[in-house]
Amino acid sequence: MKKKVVVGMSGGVDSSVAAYLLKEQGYDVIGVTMQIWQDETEEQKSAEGGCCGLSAVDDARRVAEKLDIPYYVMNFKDEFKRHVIDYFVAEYLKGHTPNPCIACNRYVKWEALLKRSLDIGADFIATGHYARVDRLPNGRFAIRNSVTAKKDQTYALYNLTQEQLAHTLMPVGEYGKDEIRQIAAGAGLPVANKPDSQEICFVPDDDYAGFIDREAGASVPGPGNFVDADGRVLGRHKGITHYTIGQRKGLEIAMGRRLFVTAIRPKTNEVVLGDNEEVFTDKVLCHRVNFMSVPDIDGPVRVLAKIRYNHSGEYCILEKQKDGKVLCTFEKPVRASTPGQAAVFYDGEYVLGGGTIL
RNA sequence: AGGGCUAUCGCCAAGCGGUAAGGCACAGCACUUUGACUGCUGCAUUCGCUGGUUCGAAUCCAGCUAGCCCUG
Repeated sequence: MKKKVVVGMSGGVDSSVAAYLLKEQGYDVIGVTMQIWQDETEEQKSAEGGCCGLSAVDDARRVAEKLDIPYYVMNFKDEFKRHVIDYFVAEYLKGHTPNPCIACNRYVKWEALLKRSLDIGADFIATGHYARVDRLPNGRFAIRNSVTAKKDQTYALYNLTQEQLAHTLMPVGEYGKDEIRQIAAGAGLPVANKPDSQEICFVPDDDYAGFIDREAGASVPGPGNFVDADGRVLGRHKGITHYTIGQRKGLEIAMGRRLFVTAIRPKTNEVVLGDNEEVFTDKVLCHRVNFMSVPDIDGPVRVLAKIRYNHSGEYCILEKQKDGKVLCTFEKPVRASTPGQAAVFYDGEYVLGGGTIL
């Protein structure tokens, strides 16, 4: 009997080709688009293409028809609101800089969608991520780099559990972006030339602070002081939700030299500014660590770590602390280690694990 | 209401008679499938105001205005 797989279809090229490839490979494919944010009444604004707009549904449906596979739209708004939006807002209010895509993957795509997929008798879920899933000799499942280093999305997937990975297929990871588009064109998929999506799907105008204002209203901290490392007041800021570590643009403060955000202090509502050199560090502490290619670490381990999604990576030594946190000591200082962002550890081509930066 | 100093792009600041540097900020674009970073491009026909000298002034002179400092 053919294995059944639910493909999360965003309406984009990648997930469309994922569905196509799996069907070619003999799976019993079901297409599903997750309704996670847009209200049916305001989908127009995502016409340019977000991951969850109505145009996305239209595109996904057309692809499903073309592939002759069953297609459904499932509502995950509650889960998305709770695990992604609320988390996103709460993190910013704490002066952190969250990565909503990681939370969405972990809790919405690979928890809610997987559960419902298993409930309807599926064996796997699949997505259009540029990554692969392998089972290692030690029996564990691990995310593996896409065949093309150019297009790699493993960073946002470090937080998946073994159980989730055991039911995951990522066929797109075997190809490069150009190949995927060629496959899409060759298969006659109507989305072959659709541009890649860019910003966070639920903040299409890219105005994070404005979004947080609308979501959190009065609880959003207002203007406060810009200070230097010595506590001297340099000026006024618009509210800590407008800033992230390492940021230079948008400070609207002219000190004659480039200034960068070196720290955010929610307690005193201060944003600390300093020179670029001050934003480098060789120590990064992580909590909520998820191990993937190994069950755990005991002694020090040398890995390549990325501290943001498009970081090229830097080698560091991992050491587990008594409290379960993991300390990364980098061989070369890294720039702008930012609380709320993820540090993802790589052992060769495989994701060893990752955690949230403190 | 005595004396001195200063007034150049949003901020800082070159210029010292020959036809407005630069930095910061800001904007746009590129890069980027979280926020950032980075790169590129743009950004005063005009130098507090009004006159004068000069072939020619932001640069010299006079008056005015504003701010700062000192003395009463």
